[in-house]
Amino acid sequence: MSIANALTIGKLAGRSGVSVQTVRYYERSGLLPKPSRAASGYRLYAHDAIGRLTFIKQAQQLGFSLSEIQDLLSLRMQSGTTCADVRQRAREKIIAVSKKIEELQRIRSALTKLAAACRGKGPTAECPILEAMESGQDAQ
Amino acid sequence: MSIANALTIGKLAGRSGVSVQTVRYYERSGLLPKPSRAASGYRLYAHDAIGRLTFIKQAQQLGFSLSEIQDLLSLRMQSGTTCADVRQRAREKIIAVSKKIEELQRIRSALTKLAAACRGKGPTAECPILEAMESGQDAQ
DNA sequence: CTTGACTCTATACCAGGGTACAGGGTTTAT
DNA sequence: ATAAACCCTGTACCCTGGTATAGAGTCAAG
Repeated sequence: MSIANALTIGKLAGRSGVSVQTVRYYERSGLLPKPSRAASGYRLYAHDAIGRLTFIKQAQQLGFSLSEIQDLLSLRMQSGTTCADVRQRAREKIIAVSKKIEELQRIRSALTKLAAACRGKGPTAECPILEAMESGQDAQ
Repeated sequence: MSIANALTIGKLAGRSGVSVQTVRYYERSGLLPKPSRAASGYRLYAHDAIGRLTFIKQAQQLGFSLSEIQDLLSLRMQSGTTCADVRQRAREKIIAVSKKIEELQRIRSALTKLAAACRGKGPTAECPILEAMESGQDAQ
């Protein structure tokens, strides 16, 4: 109930690097829990909402859709879910995330090859990143 | 040339796992080079277009927009670009990709912690993945 | 030589993820 | 005590990344 250091939506938005409308949009979409309200009707956020917004933004840039992010955020015991359920879902996410990591590593490796090949006669006329990826199938 | 084993748009789409309309959409967007045409006007693709489409799909799932993908694919020497330019752009991409990898590794680590914490008393009522990611923050 | 599966262009539509008013109340600084 | 700077709800709009449909031509098998 410590409303003392609560954030208004504008401050939350400013500190998280998103717009006020986006915060409200996320609330509507169920990504952010409905915050408490001041007598005036103003939304009041606890400090940790910043972390949640930051996580959402990051996950988005990593190719997760908002509904996948919601799925990640809701990994917890709730009525009807057992601990084994949560563990199982977490494991599935781990596998999916690992796959992304591996694909990014292949892209990085291709870029590294490209940068290296550039000394000398320079990259080929065709598409060097695709060539680099085909020639060096890394661990997958 | 190798028009013998050229692919029609339908075969290309089928083997790449995208729809025919999507292939045409990518062409319109500049992601796929304009293919040669048969006398009938049918598009004829070389075999390597499959790799390009596959790359586009993968990169998308890793959070790259179509224009970023185009940027990646066009990393090559062209009229007016020097080898040093290409190297510089490649290095910037490597940094961006590395950042994504690190963020995914943090998420994976959080998921691993979550799965591990599940034995025993089970995950907390709040948001375990955020708690696992934030090593020290206030609680709501 | 026709029928079905394919292709073409062009246009319209759709969902996701926001962004921008409009019309109104609230808080705060002067 | 009033203006600037917030906040509220609601609705409309926008961009990206496609999908769907229409109307017409092409190819391959029987």
